[in-house]
Amino acid sequence: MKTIEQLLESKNIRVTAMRLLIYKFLAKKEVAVTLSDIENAFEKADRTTLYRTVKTFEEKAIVHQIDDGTGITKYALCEKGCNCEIETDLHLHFHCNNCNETICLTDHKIPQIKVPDGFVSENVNLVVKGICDKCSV
Amino acid sequence: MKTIEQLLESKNIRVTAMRLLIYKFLAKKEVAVTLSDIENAFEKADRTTLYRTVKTFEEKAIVHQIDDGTGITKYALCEKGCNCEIETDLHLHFHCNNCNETICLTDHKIPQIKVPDGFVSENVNLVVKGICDKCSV
DNA sequence: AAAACCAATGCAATGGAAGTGCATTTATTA
DNA sequence: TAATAAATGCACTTCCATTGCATTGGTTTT
Repeated sequence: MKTIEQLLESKNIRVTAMRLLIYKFLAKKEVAVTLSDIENAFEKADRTTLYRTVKTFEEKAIVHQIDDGTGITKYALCEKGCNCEIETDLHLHFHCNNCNETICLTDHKIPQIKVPDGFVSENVNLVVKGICDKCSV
Repeated sequence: MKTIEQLLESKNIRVTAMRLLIYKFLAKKEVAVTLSDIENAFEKADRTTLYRTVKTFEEKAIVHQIDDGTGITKYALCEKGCNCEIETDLHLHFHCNNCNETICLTDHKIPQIKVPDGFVSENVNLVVKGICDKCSV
């Protein structure tokens, strides 16, 4: 059981108050968040700082970016079962058309996709849209 | 064999010179294009006109929109094998990380994706990224 | 401990794409 | 031909992503 500090240090990311707060915020959320979401949660911090923090996390495979088709980039922590460094370990994302939230279905791996001869598949982005469990009752 | 004029009329779209040109441009291209691509091809036309023309085509299921993860919306003609009106008829798209082009793999349908209980799947967006046939030789 | 250094933060500004309101032109219909 | 409706063009706005630069703050070196 690592502390957040240890996790950051193990990835060569300097531990700062801001980064700890942002990490905790992401950990608390169970859905993918936009930069604006983070911004609203930390009114005192500057957009740029948040932006660059998230980018840093992304480079070091602490968060992954999600393009759910809303046109706004979302981010979510890479956690248990999410090995973003490994190309082939890709889970799918679900976007709710009702509440507009996007969640990682970490344990739903993407099936092998066949592409025509001559094409080389490196990466797959799969977003399922519909109604989430909270909205479908 | 329908003429473009007949196709447009059959979908209740007024035939104009601009629309014919845009349709032909899309038909000529074998890849999905951005609004800017169209804009560059028709320097004399206004962005807005192109934008609204494409939107009109989209509403009438003549083109479909593609979100390939580049952050820029792309469009491609719906043609043989592409029945965009039918929700379940979804083909996949391939985005080349080298030449940055996105093409429709019309005959590659998206496999059935299982989602957890309580989730209702309405739509699926699947983009495979890698190297296309032209770039992989 | 002080100086030098580098990374993190904050502020301001830019750029690109999507979208909207309104005036004008063009086409359709009465 | 007049009246009407749709298509086009121009100007502008908004929103998100991104960058440059000055400043702050923490590390390392001497």
